[in-house]
Parts: sequence; C-alpha cells; structure tokens
Amino acid sequence: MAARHEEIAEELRRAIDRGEYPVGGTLPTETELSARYEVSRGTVRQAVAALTAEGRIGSRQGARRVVLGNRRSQSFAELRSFAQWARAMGRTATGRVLDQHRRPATAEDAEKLQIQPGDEVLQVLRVRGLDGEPVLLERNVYAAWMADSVERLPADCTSVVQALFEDIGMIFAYGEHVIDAVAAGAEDARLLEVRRGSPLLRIRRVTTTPAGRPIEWSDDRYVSGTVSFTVANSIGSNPLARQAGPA
Amino acid sequence: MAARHEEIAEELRRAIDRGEYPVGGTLPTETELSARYEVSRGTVRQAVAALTAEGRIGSRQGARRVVLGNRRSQSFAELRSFAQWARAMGRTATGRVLDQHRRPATAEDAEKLQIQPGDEVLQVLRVRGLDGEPVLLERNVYAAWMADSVERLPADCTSVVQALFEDIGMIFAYGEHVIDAVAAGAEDARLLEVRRGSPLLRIRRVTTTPAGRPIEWSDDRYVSGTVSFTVANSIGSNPLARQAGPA
DNA sequence: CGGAATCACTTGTCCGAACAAGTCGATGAC
DNA sequence: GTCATCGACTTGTTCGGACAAGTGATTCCG
Repeated sequence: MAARHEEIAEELRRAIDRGEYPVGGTLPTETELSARYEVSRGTVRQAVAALTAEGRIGSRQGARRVVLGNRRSQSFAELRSFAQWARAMGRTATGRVLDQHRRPATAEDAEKLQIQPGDEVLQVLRVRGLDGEPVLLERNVYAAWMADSVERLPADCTSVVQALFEDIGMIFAYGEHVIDAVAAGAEDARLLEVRRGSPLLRIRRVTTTPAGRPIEWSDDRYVSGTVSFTVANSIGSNPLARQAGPA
Repeated sequence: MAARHEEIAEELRRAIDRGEYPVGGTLPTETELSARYEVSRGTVRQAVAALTAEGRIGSRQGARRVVLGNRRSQSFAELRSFAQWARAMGRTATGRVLDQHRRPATAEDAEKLQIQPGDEVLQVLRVRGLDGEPVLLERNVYAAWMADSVERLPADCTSVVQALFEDIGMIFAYGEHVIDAVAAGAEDARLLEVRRGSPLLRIRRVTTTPAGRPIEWSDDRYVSGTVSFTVANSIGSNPLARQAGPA
C-alpha cells in the first residue's frame, strides 16, 4: 500500500515523462497541486521533494519549480540486480558462476564485512552477459552467515538478489558504491574477451541489510562502452563524492 | 543564516564522525532529539532525512535509526570544482588552459545546451594536476552567453567555478553526471603522460543555473588510480542509475 | 529607455496534533 | 530451548496553521 505522497510523486513523474510539463518548463504551484490531488500542502511538498532529490525538477524559494530533465529513475533493487535491470530494458541477461569457494577473510574482507581476519567468507566469481556478449565480471565476497544460502543457488542463476529474497526473505537495503577505472588483467581479459590492459569500469560496493548488517562486498568490472552510470547532483543534494586514489 | 534543521543535521554529522554514535549503533529517538534541540519532531525529521539521503544513517519504521558509516559528504561546489576539492584535502591543485576557441555547435552541443546546431559555443581544453602530476583532462563547452566571462579568466586560473561566481555571481546549481571508462586516445595520452589505451575514468556532465538554464557541458577524463567517486544507494533513495552503452 | 520600488505570488521553515505501521524485548506456553 | 503473543516504543504519514524569504512582473520615476 503506497503512501499518498509516493503516488503523487509517481503521477508527476509520468506527467513529466509524457511531456505534460516539458523540460525547461514549470510545474503547477503547491497550492494548485494541493487542490488537484485533494491533499495538504505538506503532502505535496513530500512528493515534489522526491522528484527534486532525483534531479528531475529544480526548486528555489519564491520561484516556480522547473523541470530539469526526463530522468529514468531506478530502484536499488534494479541497480543491485543486473538481471532485473536488463529485463526492464527488454534485454537478455545471462549469469554464470565460474568459481565459488570458502576461504579465510583477508584484512580487506574483515574491514568491509565487519568480521575478523581469518573468519570464513564465501568468494564467488561470476560472468554476466548481455544479449550473448560478456559484459561484466562480478567478484562477490559473502559473509559466512550468508554462505549456505548462496551455495544453494544454481550456478546459472540469473538474479542472485531475487533468488535470495524468495529463498530466505533477504533484503539488500543499503549499498556504498565506489567507482573508478582499471586496466583489465590477464584473468579479466580472458573472461571478458577483451585485450589485456583494456579499460574497465570498476564498481566496488558493500551491501547491508535494513538493520545495517553487511551481507557482501563486491568488485564489478564492466567492459568499456557497454554500461555507464548516471547521477544527478545539485546544490541541494549532492550524492556523488570525489575522492583521491582508487580507494 | 542556516535553517535550524540544517544546523541539527550538521551537529549530528559531527557527532557521528567523532564516534559519539558509532557505526552499527543507534541514534537517539526523535522524541529525545526533539527535547535536546528544543525543536518540533518535524524539524528533527528534516534533519535526519538529510543524513538518511546521504547514506550516513538507515531508517526503518518502528526501529531506531542506525549509523551506516562515516561518510564524508561533499557539496556540489566541491564536486564541481577540482581546485576546491583538492584544497579541502590539503592538496595542491593546478589548472592550465591548453586550448580555447569559439566554434559552431555540433548536434551534441545543441542537444546538451538546448541551443541550435551551428550556434556559437566556446570550447576549452584544460589539464589539471594534483601535487604536480597531471590527473585530469577537462573538455568544456560553454554556451555563448557564458563565453565572454570565461574568456576573461586567466589561463592558469585554478578554480573556474569560484572565479565565475566572484566575477558575475554565476551559480552552478544542477549537474547530471554520466560515468564510464574509456581508453586514452593519442591526445589524452600525451597530455596526461600515460600510455595510449590506458584506462581513463570519464565523467560527462551538463551543468545548469538555478533556473535550469544550461551553462556548459563537459567531458572529464581522470587517470586511472588517481581519483574515484562514491555514491550511497538504498531502497529509500537510489541516486545511481545504470544504463546500457556509453550514453 | 533603464533602473528602482512595489506587490502578488511562491516556496522554505517550523510548529503541533493525530493516527498508522512497524520493531523489539519480555513473558508465557509447550 | 523455541516459538508465539503482547505491549511499549519508534518511525512514517497526513493534516493545518503561521510566518519568513525569495521571485518575477508591473509600475513609476529620472
């Protein structure tokens, strides 16, 4: 059951997308929206705050809100699940486990998963394709309490996120993403069918439960030219941060 | 004059950063914060909403909020200005214009800057260094109404954003960033002192005024290993979106 | 004509109340 | 010991009001 402000936000997104409020144009005032949707001004403000946060509209005190762009927003589930993302685009995704084994946690694992070095973790290497071409190499390190469930998945499971939700109700709730570019090493090159030293877009991420408990950390490497990532930033809300080094 | 909810958000950030609320631990309840800061519950909610949006805390109905991490947040100004970012880190940034000329807008320029193909634009090529090493190649295309002000800047101006603000009060308010990895071409390689084909992290961006008017679009290329970008994503707020192709 | 002043309008902030939806810990039953 | 239930507590939603801060259009004056 969606909250009223979420419904209104969704209706406004659709209205923007079909050009009812064109890019560069203005939205109705809060008072008008309040009357149209028969809700209080506070509820309208919550709805438009969501659109502001995702960079779809711009807002300044005293001035009508303006439409900044036709952003396709994406849920965390869709970002997190390659298969789900591909499906939403009408593309065919494949996923295959190349290697899976338990090992002692390194210092890096320990830091990222909030465990002790030497504790057991499960390492999984997957290659993912889009319309038959290898696109992404995924290296996941799962905390031990997740290992059993992951090992039960079939090797050609396309959506790990979906399967874990259905299997044990696991919700992947928060993810910290670090983005940089690296050169393909020998293994990357072979598995992704590119030249050694080719540019790869690397996304490293720690994912946690709704209560903040780390589930896994991962290192994804995309073949250059196959996938890009977008973020809207503004004075009011700036999700993207630059940092020195590969971090 | 900062709003009260912004002040409270900043105090909470500082409290988290100094370990008063450790990662994995909980924050005080809304009722407690409301009493402590002598504000209404609504104002507390606004403050913690900002921290939630930046991925610093996690929030679930019925459960105490949890601290997810010690994120260093970054303003849009800092993201937008390489020099300001470096200065905030205590590093030395340099910036030098290698080329600057007016030309007719391409179809891509026209689309991004909302002008007509063939309209005049100003193209600027800059190289930026960090502690003496070349790190970033910046290609900016400014709309004609910005060209005069940009041309007035000195060629070794370190912070274009700051200079334009001081010169004409120009505020860079919104930016849509597209991130991927590309191989260094001959020019890139020469200017950044890397090998041809080396991986570069590419950030393309359109920047607009507070009213949504496009100021410039740019193509930044970072040497691999020098800079990375972070974004926090969650079920509640997912700023990062994946898309197929280099876009 | 250009710049300043004015005014109607618009968004931002803060308050407080009421109710809904969910968590978590304690307790009791098996 | 495990599981279910309950109650206290916590966060999410919605309402409505009042005031502050700012924009943009119009008007006035030099």
